[in-house]
Amino acid sequence: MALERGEKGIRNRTISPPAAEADAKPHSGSLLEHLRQQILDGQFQSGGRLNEVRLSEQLKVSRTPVRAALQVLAGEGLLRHTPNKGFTVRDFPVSEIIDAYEMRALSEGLAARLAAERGLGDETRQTLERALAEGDAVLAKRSGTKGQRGSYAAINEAFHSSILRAAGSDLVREVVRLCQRMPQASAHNVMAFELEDVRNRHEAHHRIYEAILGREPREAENQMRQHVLSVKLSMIRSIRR
Amino acid sequence: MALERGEKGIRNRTISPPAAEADAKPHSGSLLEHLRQQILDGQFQSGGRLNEVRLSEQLKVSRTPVRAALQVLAGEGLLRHTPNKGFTVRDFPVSEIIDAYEMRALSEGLAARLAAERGLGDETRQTLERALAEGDAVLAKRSGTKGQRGSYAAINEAFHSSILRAAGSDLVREVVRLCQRMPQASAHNVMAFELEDVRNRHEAHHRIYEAILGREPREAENQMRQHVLSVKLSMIRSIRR
DNA sequence: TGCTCCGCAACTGTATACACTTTTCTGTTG
DNA sequence: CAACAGAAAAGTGTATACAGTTGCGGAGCA
Repeated sequence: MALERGEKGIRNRTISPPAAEADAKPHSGSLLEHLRQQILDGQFQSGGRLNEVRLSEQLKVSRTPVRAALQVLAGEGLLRHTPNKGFTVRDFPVSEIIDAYEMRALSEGLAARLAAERGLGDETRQTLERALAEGDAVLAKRSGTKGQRGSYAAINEAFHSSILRAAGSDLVREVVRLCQRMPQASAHNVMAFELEDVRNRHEAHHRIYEAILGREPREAENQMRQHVLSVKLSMIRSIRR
Repeated sequence: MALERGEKGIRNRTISPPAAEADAKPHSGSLLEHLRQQILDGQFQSGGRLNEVRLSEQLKVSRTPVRAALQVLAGEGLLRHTPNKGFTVRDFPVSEIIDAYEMRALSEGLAARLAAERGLGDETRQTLERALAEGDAVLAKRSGTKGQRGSYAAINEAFHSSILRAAGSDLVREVVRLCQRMPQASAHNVMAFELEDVRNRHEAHHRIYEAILGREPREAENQMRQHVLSVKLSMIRSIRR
């Protein structure tokens, strides 16, 4: 009974206050992404409760779409739901983070194997070669600046996700996503590693690519597994500090 | 008395289904389970749209809790959501079902390895031994009746899920769940296999158990992988009919 | 001071109203 | 008869009201 009924509610749209236009239209989908990103970035402390009314006020929507997003995120395993208590950020113990690298080694290894079995499309091949070339270029420089690390992170991401796509299995992609889902993991994240390690891993990228291109499934799988496991080791070393 | 997730490793003397299907209190949690089960059982045709109002009428609740459940299921990847069109049952192509066995071989293999590394608790050991003994008993009989298959299915399930629990990694459990999530897979399901195959696989259970008990991670992992891959082969054979 | 109990405030769970979009149906026209 | 336009119907998206539950704090009492 709040609004008049007859007038094609479009005019509501223009009423919004002049300033503060962070998201023009949190069209539900973007709301979901926004919340997921916030959680992954660790902006809600692990184990903490998410207050629906506070969130809905902050995001300037009603509780309904907020709850919708939270329910999806709970389904994804990023949040836990307790009846009559609401949603809390799931806590991932360190052991899970370690195990996740084992799992990721296996699943990305499978992806490499499948890619080798099924072959690369032209486009994927180009993407991979570009990732390799750009990686060579970025790592050629001596110093380990922050910009360098940021660039290489993007290149690394491109390389891995291309192979995942090439594997042609949604399931494998989903599994890898599960492995990368831990909020704190991004905290420790990759970038803290030695430049030497990064160079070695980039060399591994070359070997992986060669194996896939040469249609050698076993070799591709093994190379990829070792590659991911080496990241695990770097990570463990870096945690011990 | 808010027991809902129970499932402690308590000894279920004999395998018995949960039972109790009265819809006295579809308290949201059970609604979720109900819908998930219906989908897994293939009661909504793959790719088909789920009508919220119809569902809410059938289940005698309002659209709100129905949507809540659908959103969770979409997060789990069982449903797809399209804006302004609602939820549809996700379609899993056969290739995904095949790939899922590869993934499951790897992840259950990892579980076996972790279990071997970390050791078995008394309770788990007992559960596993009971599963082996009951399996021996059930398979001793000559004929391949339906009851026999049903019993063995439950035993098989108990064996595998015990090992998953023993691995102590939520992530690994989740991955295996992803692999078993395909609706149609239950259709082709296990039961259609030759008794001889089942006997062989039960022998493999023995070997896996021995390897875990003997703290031989590599052996346990390999045995489990081969075991699951043999199921894949049976499945492929059975699909070709 | 320390304890219990009651009541209030805050929060979540569900129902319902309504806005908006898509689909279906139907009558008209070429 | 086919094609189309437009209105009605059906369905989804969001807001809001209200009911049920939990948690906290303060009054009362020993």
